[in-house]
Amino acid sequence: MLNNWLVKLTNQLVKSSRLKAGGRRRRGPANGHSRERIFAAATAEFAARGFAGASVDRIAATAHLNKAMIYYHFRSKAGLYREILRDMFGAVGARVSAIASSDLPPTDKVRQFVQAIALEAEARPHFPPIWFREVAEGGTHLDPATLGDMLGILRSVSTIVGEGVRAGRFKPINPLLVHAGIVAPVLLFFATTGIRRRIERAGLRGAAQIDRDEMVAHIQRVAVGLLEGRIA
Amino acid sequence: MLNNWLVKLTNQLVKSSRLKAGGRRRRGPANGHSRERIFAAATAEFAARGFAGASVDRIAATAHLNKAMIYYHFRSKAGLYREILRDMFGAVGARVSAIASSDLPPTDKVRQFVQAIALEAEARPHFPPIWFREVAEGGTHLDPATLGDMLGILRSVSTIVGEGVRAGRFKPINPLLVHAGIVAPVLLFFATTGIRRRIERAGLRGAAQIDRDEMVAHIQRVAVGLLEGRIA
DNA sequence: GTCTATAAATAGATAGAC
DNA sequence: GTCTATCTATTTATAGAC
Repeated sequence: MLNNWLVKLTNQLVKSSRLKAGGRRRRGPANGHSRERIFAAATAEFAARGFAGASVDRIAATAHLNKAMIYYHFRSKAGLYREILRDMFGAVGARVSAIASSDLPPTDKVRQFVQAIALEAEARPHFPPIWFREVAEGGTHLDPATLGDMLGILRSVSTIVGEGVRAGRFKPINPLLVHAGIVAPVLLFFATTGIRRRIERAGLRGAAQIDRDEMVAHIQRVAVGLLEGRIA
Repeated sequence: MLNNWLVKLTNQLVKSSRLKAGGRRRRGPANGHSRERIFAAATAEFAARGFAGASVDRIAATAHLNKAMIYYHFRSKAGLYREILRDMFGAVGARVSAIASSDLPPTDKVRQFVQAIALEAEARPHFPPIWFREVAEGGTHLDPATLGDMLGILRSVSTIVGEGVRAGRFKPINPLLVHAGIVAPVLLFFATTGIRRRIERAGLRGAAQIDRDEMVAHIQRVAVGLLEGRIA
C-alpha cells in the first residue's frame, strides 16, 4: 500500500488529551485500546486519501478490527473525521496560544510561532496533508467548533503582531498575510518531502537537500524582517 | 449544490491550446462540443471534490450528456483527471517560462512571476484547489509528463534567481524556498476567499477585506526584498 | 458520436448474536 | 465491547443499439 509510512508513524504517536475526553466514557474492560487504534488508523487514512477517498473498511482493517466498532465509537465516518480535525487544530491552537500569551518579546514570539508550526508538522505527519485538503475544500467539513480552533490560531498571530505594533517594533501588517507567509510555506515543505526527492532525481539539484532547520531559519528571517520593516 | 459558482465560472473559460490537441482528433460533426463540455464540468467537479470525491455520473449530468461519452472521449476517470492536470500545469508553466526567458531585469521577472501566479489563479478558479489537493496527495496522480510541467515552473524560478545572482543583484537563495514563499501564500489567498468571509464574521476583523492587488504587492515586496538581501 | 441498460465492485451504515 | 452478516445506494466501467 502507498503511504504506509504514514500509518506506521501515526500509530506510535497522537495521544492528545482530547482523545479520551472527546467521546463517551469507556466503561467495559477488554483490550480497551480499540478507540485509539481506530483514531490512529483513520488519521493516516484521511491524510493519505482525503475524506472522500478514505474507506471505512480500510480503516477497520488497519486498526485490526471490524468496522462495526467504528460506528460504535464514532457515530459516522463524518463524525470520526470531525474528531480528528478538532484534535489536530486544537493541539496546534493550544501550542500557538501558549506562545502568544507568554512574556517573550514580540520578535521572539514570531520566531517561536514558526518553530511551533514546524514542530507540530513533524509530531503529526498527517497535519500538513489534512491542512492542505481542508484548504482545498474551502472549509466544507469545518463545524463551528473546529472553525473556532482555526480562528484561535489566527487570533494568536493577530495578538502577536498587534503587540509588536503597540511596542513600536512592528509595522502594522495584516495578520492574515503574516500567517499565510509562514504557515503555507512551512507546511508545504513537510508535505513535499516525497515529491522533492523525485524532483531532485528529475534534474533540479538542491531540491531534496533543503535542511529542516535551514528552512525554519529562513522563514523566521523573512517573517521578522518583514514585520520589523526591514523590507522597503 | 455546493460550489456551483465554480461550475459556472469554469464553463466560460478554459480554451487551452492542449484541449483539442490532447486526445484523438475529432472526426464526426454533431454538436461537437461534448469533449469541451466534459472537460469543463470535470474540472469544476475535481476542484470541488477532489479526485476520489468526484463522481463520473455528476460530471456527465453537469455536462448535459451521459457518462458513456466520458469513457468514449477519455479512457477512464483517471485519464480525464490526468488531462486536466496537464492542461493546468502546462498553462501555468508556459506563462511562467515566457517570463523567465524574457529580457526583463531579474527584479522585474520576480514581480512578474508573482503576478503570473495570481493571474492564472484568477483565470482558472480550479487551479488553487487542485494544486492544494495534489500537494496533499504527495504527487500520487502525477504522471511523468505532468511532473515535467511542474518541474518547468521550478526551473523557471531557478533560472530567474540564478540570473539575478550572476548579475550581482540577488543573494543565492534556494529557488525552492523562493518558490514556496510565493506560490503557497498566493494560492492560499485565492483558495480561502470563501472561508475568509466566515472568519471575518466570526470576529477577526480585516480577514475578508484584503485586496487582491494589495496582496500581490505584498508578496512581491517580500520576495524581492528577500532576494536583494534587504533582510538581515 | 450519442444513447440506454447493466454489469460488477465497493461504499457507508445497521441488525442482532454473543 | 466485539463480532458476522447483510441491506442499500453508489461507484467505475462496458456492451451494444442506433
